[in-house]
Amino acid sequence: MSFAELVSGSVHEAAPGLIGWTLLRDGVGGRIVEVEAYHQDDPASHSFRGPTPRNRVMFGPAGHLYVYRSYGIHWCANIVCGDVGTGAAVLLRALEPTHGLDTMRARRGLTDERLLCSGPGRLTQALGLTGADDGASLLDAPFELLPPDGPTTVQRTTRVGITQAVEQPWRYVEAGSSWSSRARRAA
DNA sequence: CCAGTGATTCTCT
DNA sequence: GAGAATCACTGGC
Repeated sequence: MSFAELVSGSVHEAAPGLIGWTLLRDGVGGRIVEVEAYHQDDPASHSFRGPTPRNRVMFGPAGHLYVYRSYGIHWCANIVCGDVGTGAAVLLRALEPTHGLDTMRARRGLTDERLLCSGPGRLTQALGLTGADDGASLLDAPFELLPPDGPTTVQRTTRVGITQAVEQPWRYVEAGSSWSSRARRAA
């Protein structure tokens, strides 16, 4: 299945389906190993109360980036999914660094591979994603999405770091990956 | 454990 | 339009 087909489907199929894909920006990035699904009927979602200036991209076409500032300090990146107007997106939570490690080390100001991309704020810094990328299409340059090499086993758990609807098991992690942002019990 | 950080959005006038 | 609460996080203690 192509990336465009994958993200145009239901966010709850797209989110686990994205595990194992490689995301590159200007040739720098890695394999997606951890994501979380959000949609409009979800109190934890930015789209829950309808479109606003910040979240308008979530209500646009699938395959685009929704980037927002978190806690005044970090950027977090989502891939918009589903039909236009449904307000669904997948939060990128962790990558396994595979391409352009030196560039990512320089951007992060550290050398430990484990800390390069294992967290939503960390991976945006490593890839150089900022508010300027809000609304950009992942189908076009400088972005590239490469399908998984082989089969991936996806584990489903509860989400991390939210205060609403914490019980919903909409976090997806590659089983056995040592690159996810933090350990959490399986749901 | 917990402090920093500032945009965003909600709730009143 | 102003004031206040909220927040899908990280790094340092």
